[in-house]
Amino acid sequence: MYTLDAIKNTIIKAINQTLGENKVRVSDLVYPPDKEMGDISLPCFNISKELGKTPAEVAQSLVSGLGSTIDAVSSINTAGPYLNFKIKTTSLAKDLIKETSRQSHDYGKNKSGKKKKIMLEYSNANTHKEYHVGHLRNISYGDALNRVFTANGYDSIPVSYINDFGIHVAKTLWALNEYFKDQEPGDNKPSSAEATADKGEFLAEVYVKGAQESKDNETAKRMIEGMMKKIETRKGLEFELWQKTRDWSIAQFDKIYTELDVKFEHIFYESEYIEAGKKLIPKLVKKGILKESQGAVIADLEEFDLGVLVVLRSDGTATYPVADIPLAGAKQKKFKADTSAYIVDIAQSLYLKQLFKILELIGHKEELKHLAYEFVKLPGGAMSSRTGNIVSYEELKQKLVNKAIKETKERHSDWDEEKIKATAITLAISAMKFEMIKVSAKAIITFDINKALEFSGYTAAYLLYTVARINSIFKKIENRKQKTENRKQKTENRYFDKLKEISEHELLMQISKYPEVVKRAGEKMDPSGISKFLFELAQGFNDYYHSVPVLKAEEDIREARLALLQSTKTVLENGLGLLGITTLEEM
RNA sequence: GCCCCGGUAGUUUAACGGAUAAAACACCAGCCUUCUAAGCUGGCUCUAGAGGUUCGAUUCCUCUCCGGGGCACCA
Repeated sequence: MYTLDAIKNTIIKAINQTLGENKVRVSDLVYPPDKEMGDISLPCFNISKELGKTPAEVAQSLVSGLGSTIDAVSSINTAGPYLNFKIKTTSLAKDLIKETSRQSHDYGKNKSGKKKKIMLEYSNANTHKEYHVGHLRNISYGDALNRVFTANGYDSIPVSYINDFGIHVAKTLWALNEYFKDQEPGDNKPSSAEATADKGEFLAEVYVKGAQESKDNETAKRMIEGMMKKIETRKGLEFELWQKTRDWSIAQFDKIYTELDVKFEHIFYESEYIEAGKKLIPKLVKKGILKESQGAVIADLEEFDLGVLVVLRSDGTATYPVADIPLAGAKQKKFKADTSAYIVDIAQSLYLKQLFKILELIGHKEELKHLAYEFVKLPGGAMSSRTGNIVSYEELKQKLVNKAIKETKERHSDWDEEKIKATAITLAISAMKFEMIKVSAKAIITFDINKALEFSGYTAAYLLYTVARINSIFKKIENRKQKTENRKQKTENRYFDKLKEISEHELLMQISKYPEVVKRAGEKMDPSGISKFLFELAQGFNDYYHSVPVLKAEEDIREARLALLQSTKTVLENGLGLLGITTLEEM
């Protein structure tokens, strides 16, 4: 049990003993809005009703009843109906610093998931199309959730589903042949596309042309449909072109996943399931789960208040569920999860409800969940690849890297190019993820690239900078001592009496709350609380950093402060780790 | 028309039904011979409206207004 939990339990036990029966629980405790009031508080409204006294009277009587019986508590006060506890800095420091030192990278984890298997599907990108900041939000959120679930004791399985076979592919390939082909038939020399460094991005550009033409030009539209049919035959030149270009996109995705340090246990592709889905449809019609209507095949879900879902259009072409239904079966067969969660933007809520209902009717027993998040728009309105009103992943990354290089150079004229670049890339990747995670999943992100390029305030850079400052102090202390021996965090009791500053007490309290934050992020399925917590912790530390010297303090105090710094660093690193962000030694 | 999400400071966002609604950005005024100024300190300004439930509502319920999204063959 974590230090703060243990303290809360002791407090609750003492209160219940004083009352003579179990009237309060740990979950009744709150944190006072003002730190002056205390560290932990019990609102006495509920028990006052049962006791037939006013809340203020109950609080008063508890103060005298409790006396000074609780070891970890230094003082108990009332503020009207609130019973406020102040925790002894020394005992908090003693338990907490030992705990963070011993558990290190495991500090904050818990077992509430009880090994329950949860499969998370995210980063559902389309091949032959742009990878933009909308996808970045999906993958950052999904990856953070995967890490959060794991930290909460779940057996979390990250998977991805790539849409590589829709009509958008035909649009791209048709436009590629029509407008971007500079080879003669049978010519083996590479096309200009193959000469470009980033073929995946090149395809995105081709897609825009294809999408435009299919909208404005009837002939083009028909030719694109013809292209789709040819690809579906799975042989011939068009199919080979599909294979080749599909690989370009997949290579681009792999590169992005590597950059973002995102790993999947398995990646599923639509092209692997679409045929199985088409074969499945007549069987589902026979079972009465699907039916023919107006020439199309639909799922009539009116009786469940879910409207109607078209599965096969009247021209025989497939819609999403055709592949999604067999995919769900394949996912279950492969991983046998208790819960299968789909991290998909909120606009598709209805579709996912419909899909889940169909899967349920087919006999799926796993819990099906839609983890919805709002979309990313630009200050000028919604993103649209057709109008070109998008911010691509690559564009954002490049701008961030350039900015970070400039900022880093200004501060470290002695660093070589390589070190500057490596630092800048870590900063850029961290900023990209953090900007996507720091707001709740339910908030629409109005993505302003100028704000994303900001390195001060509530940003990843601020957090990394805070860690770098701590590292810098440790580096100085190591230089001062023998370089040979590895410094260890001092956890002897005699040091903890030395932590007497209010800012030290507050820092300890913040650190002690971290495990609760991790748990809550798992329960709410939203990692944004972690980013907010980390920012506040960093603020608390920076405040401390400015108010109190570490290296120049007298030896015992210095050791105690160094231990506190180490604990702060552990929490910052662990928390950032849950967001998929790695820290920098210096910056 | 029905359904879903939102409406909080000039802007972007926080706030398990708890105390005086909080940060960041922007703007103004300060702080580098204490450990990295990518930092710190101070100032300015907020719950769309009306009811209800509650000891207590930004939070829960109802209605209205304003954004955004979704509702059978566009992905």
